[in-house]
Amino acid sequence: MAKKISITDIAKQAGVSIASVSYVLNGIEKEKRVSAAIADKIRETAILLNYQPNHIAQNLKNGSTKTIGLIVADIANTYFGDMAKAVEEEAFKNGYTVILGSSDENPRKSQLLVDTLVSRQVDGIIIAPVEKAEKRIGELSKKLPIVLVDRYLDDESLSAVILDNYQASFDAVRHLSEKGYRRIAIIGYKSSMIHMQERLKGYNAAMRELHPGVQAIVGEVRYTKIEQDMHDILDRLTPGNQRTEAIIFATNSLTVAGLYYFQQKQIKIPDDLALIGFDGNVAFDFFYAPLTYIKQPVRAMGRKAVKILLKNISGTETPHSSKFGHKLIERASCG
Amino acid sequence: MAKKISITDIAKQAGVSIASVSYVLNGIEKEKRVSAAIADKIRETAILLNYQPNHIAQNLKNGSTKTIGLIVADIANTYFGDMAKAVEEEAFKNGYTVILGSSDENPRKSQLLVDTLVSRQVDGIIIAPVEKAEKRIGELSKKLPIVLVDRYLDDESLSAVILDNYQASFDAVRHLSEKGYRRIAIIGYKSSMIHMQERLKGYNAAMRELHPGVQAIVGEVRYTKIEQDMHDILDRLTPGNQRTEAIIFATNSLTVAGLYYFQQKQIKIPDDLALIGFDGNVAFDFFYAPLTYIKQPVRAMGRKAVKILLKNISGTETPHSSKFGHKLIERASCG
DNA sequence: CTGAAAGCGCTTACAG
DNA sequence: CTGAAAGCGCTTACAG
Repeated sequence: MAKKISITDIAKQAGVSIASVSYVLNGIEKEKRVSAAIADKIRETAILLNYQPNHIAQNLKNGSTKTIGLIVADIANTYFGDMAKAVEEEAFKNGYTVILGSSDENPRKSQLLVDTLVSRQVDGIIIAPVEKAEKRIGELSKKLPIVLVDRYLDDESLSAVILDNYQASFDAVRHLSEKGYRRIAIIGYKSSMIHMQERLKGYNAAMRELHPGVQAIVGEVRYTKIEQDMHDILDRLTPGNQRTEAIIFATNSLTVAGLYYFQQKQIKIPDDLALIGFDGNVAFDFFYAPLTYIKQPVRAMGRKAVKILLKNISGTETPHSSKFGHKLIERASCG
Repeated sequence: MAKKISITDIAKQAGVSIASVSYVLNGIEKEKRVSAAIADKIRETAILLNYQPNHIAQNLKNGSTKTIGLIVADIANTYFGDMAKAVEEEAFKNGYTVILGSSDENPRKSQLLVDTLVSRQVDGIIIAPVEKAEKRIGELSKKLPIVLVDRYLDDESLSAVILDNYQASFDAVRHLSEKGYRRIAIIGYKSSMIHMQERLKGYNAAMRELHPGVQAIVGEVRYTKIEQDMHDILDRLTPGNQRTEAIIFATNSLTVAGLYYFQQKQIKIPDDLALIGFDGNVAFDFFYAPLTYIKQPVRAMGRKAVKILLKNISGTETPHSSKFGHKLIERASCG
């Protein structure tokens, strides 16, 4: 490994002080009134020696690392993969680098990741919080800028970039109603987190308003037993006992899990049952009845999260939230 | 933002020297013979003040950041999403943090990402190199440990974790032959990169060996025009003019692009045409004829890449490569 | 057994 | 116009 060269090396080689080198390399030679001749010489020498600034040393001095952390639930999930892409691009464009971690919905792992990011002095964190993390995140936000994504907490002082979840599932019910379906169920994760609760609330409100006589049916799947719970719930809901005409899935991963079930059981969509998915996924396109779904503008949301975070970091804006609207992509799964 | 507290603060508060604090916090108080009483006092004080070590300062002193860089082609592509997940987990397990970037197959962006990682003093880099990056990567590897993934270069001195690409496409042809197909085509990216060339070579060799009389057909898609090129090529190859009986796709993204075409054109798979995909994707499962495909052990490969990199970093092993075998997952798309 | 001090590679007031 | 020096928060030989 070749030895790294420092500004001291440049100063020695060029016969000037390290201060001058620093000024020139930072492009503030004018203000510091370094002579043009010396400035040129320094620049030449830097190139000659193939100087690469040591970011770590700059960080220590400046107290800023130009690095942000991104903690998602699972980077292998396309929803978060898309978001990570947008976050990384937007950050890069602004001279920031992103450190990535997946919490796997595990509070312990999430906390470990946060601790790691903090000790690495990231300038801010974008995080999809896990259940039971409220207190920790609240404390964290007193130490450095935080932007929540996908999920949010009941705390006005935190920045968050979210979907209008209530409206999204409300509209899903309305769409199904307009198509003539009445017995509509929703399947979500068993979670106290607000984003999930809002999706269920929107569904419940729409059912009360649009189908006052029909019983609302909410299926709850545990993160840790997706396949099994999905199976049990769908066994109860599907045509055998004629209870349900349409099902809304409250997330991307739940939708895919449901599609595997329907494919395997050869249930006819939309004849036997109508479906609405969430978020979007290639699987929705290739399912034999291409899925109607609630689309989140995930890339735009990722970019927005970075923008808010950077403004929180620079202090030009105080924490605040941004709510995005969904789009209902209509295809074949609702008749 | 609460002020960060340093070991100096602890030393002052506890009435000891900063050296002692450092020793105790690093768990080397025994060797340095710090008395148990003082050690306890230091630990108490650290907890009391909620001390978080400043990684940046440690980095600067130690010359190691316990950070690795991961540059993939596109984090939103499931293949790289899966790999990133495995890399991140394995790194985390070993106390390393990962900085992520997507090159978008763009040499300029790739180089910018590399420069960023270098100036941020990462201890090593895992990279899926882009075309025309050979020289840069070669130089880079003289400065810090590098492990190539997915693609590789014609340079024995570089570590690489790869699939036996030649064998994979050879086997794909053999599988189709056993199923009775003769006029077999392959569609790859237009790229001089070795991983792609090997896939084509394996195909060509298998065709020569198994179907000496049949002309090999290689379709080449440009990264920048995937949809259009795929369309043009498939228009030429598909049943209209009876030229082709089976098609092998050489990557995940190409396979998905092909499936969109077949779905849209309502071509009957496998009756009109047999298909073999590459890598794996949920889309393969939901296509109306679930796809037979060449599966890469991508998670295992991601873990291996980290293991090799860390051993290169610690100097316990010199650069070397690891070649993985594929698995042919047989389903409905080959009759 | 413990502490004063140098140094990692930078930045930046300050003195000349 | 230029340079010597302090300091960011650590680690670690070295002296006592």
